[in-house]
Amino acid sequence: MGLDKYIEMLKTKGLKVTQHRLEIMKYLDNNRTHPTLDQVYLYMKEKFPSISKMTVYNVIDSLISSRIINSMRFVNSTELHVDFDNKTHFHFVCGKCGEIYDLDSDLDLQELLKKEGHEAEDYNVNIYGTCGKCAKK
Amino acid sequence: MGLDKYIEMLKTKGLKVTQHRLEIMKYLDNNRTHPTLDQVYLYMKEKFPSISKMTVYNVIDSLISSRIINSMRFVNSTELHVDFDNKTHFHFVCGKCGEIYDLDSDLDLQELLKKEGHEAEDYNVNIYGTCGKCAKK
DNA sequence: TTCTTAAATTATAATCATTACATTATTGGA
DNA sequence: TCCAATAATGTAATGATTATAATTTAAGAA
Repeated sequence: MGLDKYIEMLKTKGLKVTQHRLEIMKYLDNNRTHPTLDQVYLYMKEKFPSISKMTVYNVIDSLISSRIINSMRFVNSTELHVDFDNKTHFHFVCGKCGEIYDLDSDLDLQELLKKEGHEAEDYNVNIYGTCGKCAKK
Repeated sequence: MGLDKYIEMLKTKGLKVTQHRLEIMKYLDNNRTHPTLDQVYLYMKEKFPSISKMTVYNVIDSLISSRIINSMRFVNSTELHVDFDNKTHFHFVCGKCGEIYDLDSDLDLQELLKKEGHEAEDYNVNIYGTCGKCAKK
């Protein structure tokens, strides 16, 4: 049922293929809403009622470490958010409705860092304000 | 002793002038190290041994709300970091030494958001990797 | 200067995300 | 199938933050 893609990704990274990992990957791939760990846990509990929250923490941790998924935090909460998309790093957080939007940008990171001598591995651009929808209300 | 600047800022924002607020503002102004609330608290405790940690939370909260200071979170910890500088929004976090560097950039936010219809109030660009110093070791 | 009140500070308890740790179960190669 | 490494589990502990209520203080008015 289309899990081959995820199995492939795990094997490439040298990670063991487990039901929990596959299900979380599928969920994140199909729900690009930057969910928190708790949201992932709630979803997983529906499918695997006996799953431990620690398993979600562990799965997310291994997926982040192997760079299969992205993670980010926003100023308005302490929770870690995750996203299957590891290309889009620009996020707009609406202070009114809380929705998190992905944004496209052609920011040239390497250019920015070269002169400082830093080596970038990852980055997040978090923008806060009022989204288009809420601005109209 | 040079506190006029901070008194002026507080009055402009309609905030009451208190010793704690002035001291925290002065500390943040002179220490552009993006400290956590706990670090601010530890400093304040030296000067005001009986100060409550809640006071630090409250002061920081009022300074952020009135846009006198900036705040940011990074993926590697849940703690809120603050900075007196409300112009520099680009930060480089070294995964080796943990140091947080400010970066200059001419990213045109408004341009980026215009086409989406969002209204930006603030933003943080957090870049993760290995800093120049650590890369040399 | 004193009075007044809204705002700031304090202290304590509660909550919520995350980490630590020890045990059991499972994956995937030999 | 067996074994070793890795993953999942459960519980307890930690650490940041929030909630709440009582006390104190700043700053404008009398």
